[in-house]
Amino acid sequence: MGLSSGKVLPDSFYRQTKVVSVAQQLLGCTVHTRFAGKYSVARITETEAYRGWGDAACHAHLNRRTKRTEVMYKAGGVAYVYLCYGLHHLFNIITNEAEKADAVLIRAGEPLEGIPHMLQRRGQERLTPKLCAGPGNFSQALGISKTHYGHSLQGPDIWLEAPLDPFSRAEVVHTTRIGIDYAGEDKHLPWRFYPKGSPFISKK
DNA sequence: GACAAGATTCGCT
DNA sequence: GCGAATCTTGTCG
Repeated sequence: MGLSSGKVLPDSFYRQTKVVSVAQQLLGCTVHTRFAGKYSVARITETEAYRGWGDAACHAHLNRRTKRTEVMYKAGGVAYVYLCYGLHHLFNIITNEAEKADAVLIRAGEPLEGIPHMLQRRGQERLTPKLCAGPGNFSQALGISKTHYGHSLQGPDIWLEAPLDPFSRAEVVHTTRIGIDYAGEDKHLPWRFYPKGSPFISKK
């Protein structure tokens, strides 16, 4: 299984009821993908929390239920991937119990393994901190796309593992989420998290 | 069936 | 800093 020997995060981890806490705990965890014989790993360096209840930025706020958001109402531990601006696949992790439409958006990561595959999928030649920085770039580098909508995070194609060296709480920056001006007052919620000083970040 | 808008990114000014 | 690229989804008729 390569360098990372962390434990696969169990469904019970994702089913915790506080999505904002889960978003912070996910920092430092590794995302693993394996398809078409290509194995890739990235360490999560930036997350945002979206809550189904009381958060106007969430696609499923006010119990909005559509074909796209249906998967958000499943019990935690599945992937929610959707297409944004017609070209970017954004990777989210569903949390909480069934009928609680909470999710964590993975916004950036640090490439660890399968870097040649990531470079190829991103159409780049050299490794830079930008390879997995930004939700669209992160998904593209790991090969995650809409075809993974609703997939379990227990594998076999996508799974997460606990960090061997978690970021300490004091090093984590809390700030506002990006690209959600439509959310009114809720756009001010400090639900975006990243380790202080990390170069693998979408924006400061 | 038509239409507006979006949890973004990249290149150009 | 600004705007185009690009297409699925949700909403309305």
